[in-house]
Amino acid sequence: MDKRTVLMQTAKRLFAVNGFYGTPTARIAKEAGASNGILFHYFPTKEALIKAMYFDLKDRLFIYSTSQVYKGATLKESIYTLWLAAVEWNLENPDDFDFMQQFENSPYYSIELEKSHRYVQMSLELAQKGIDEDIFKQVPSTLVFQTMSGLVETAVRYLRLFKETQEDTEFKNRLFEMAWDAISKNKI
Amino acid sequence: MDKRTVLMQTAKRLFAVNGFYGTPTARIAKEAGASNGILFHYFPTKEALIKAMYFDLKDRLFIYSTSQVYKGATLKESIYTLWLAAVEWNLENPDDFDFMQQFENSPYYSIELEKSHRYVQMSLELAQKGIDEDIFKQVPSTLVFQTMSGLVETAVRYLRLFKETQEDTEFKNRLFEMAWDAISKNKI
DNA sequence: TCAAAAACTGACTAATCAGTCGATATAGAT
DNA sequence: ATCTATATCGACTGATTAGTCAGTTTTTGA
Repeated sequence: MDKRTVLMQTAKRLFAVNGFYGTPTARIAKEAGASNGILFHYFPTKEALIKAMYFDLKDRLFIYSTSQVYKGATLKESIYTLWLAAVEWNLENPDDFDFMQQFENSPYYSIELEKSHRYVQMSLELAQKGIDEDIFKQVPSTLVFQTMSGLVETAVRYLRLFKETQEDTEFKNRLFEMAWDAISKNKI
Repeated sequence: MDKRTVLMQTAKRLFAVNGFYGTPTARIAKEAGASNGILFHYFPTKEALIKAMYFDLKDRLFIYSTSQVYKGATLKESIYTLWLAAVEWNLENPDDFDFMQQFENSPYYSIELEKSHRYVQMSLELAQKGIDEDIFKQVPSTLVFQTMSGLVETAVRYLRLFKETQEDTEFKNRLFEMAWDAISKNKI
């Protein structure tokens, strides 16, 4: 594996535990088995390293999520698949989750940065579809997307806190129903 | 106003913009019109300052929220009042919101810290009430609470992004209905 | 009135850290 | 074999910063 990748993985692990500012670049290099100089050869600044990691992460999540959705699925099936993929990916990659949370609440983050990513664009299109088909509540698609993202986070946090629920498919389905009920029209 | 309070308010403003690590203690003192030494007289470390701010903030939110709920309200009315109080308080105190988000995603935060607060205890009791009365879904009360908290955050973020919706009571009601639908049983 | 306690000052320090730089090693192309 | 570009090293620096301390001012209460 090339050093650039090793540096990013090491940084991710250290950032997740100690935070961006609690992790000196020198320590990242050392634990990655590399020199201080090479880190700044690949990433001109610490900030550049952090942003590169963010885009890399969103990209891996996009590829993983979309690969799960099958052609011909109903809207609810697609949303369920994407929701579950995001939840399980975050559970399997806890350092990625912690890194992302930290990043999105740091001064490095801006909403424009997020919108530029295809993961977000794909989600917004799906939200719009649900609204147009009158399956979702008649609210802006960005709101539907943000609500879903927020509830993925809630689910991940909860499942991490109570590990015994992580293998409980029935429980996860109930978590999804909560999210689904929030965005969908209710059949009274 | 005593210097201790001024220091906390100044720190809050600077932290919200520049982050914990982007804000030197010396700058907090200077902008608060105080000396470096007095900051460390009131707060032994920077971390102590940050934690004191967090507890102070949660306390003010608790007092504000609970003062809005009236005796004899139905469960849904109480939840609505608390939800709206939290949303509007965060909109009116954006620095508090930013500070809290940053804090809860920083190494300073732990779940035990949160649970120790009466704001959380009160919310959990209310969640349990809804579950017992079969109004909420049959899930753990902590999950109901976390879901609601997450959806308050979502609402605040959205309303901040689209300022024109901030005075739209009808829109806020729809935001609340999303949250309510997530946690309540649906009448099919 | 006055002594003790509390509030307050700001220069100082020891440590830390992002980023630099000049040198060397390695690999690929011709 | 030689040239060029890229990868790698690690000691070094200039700037920054949390926290200290020795002393001064203000408040309090007996």
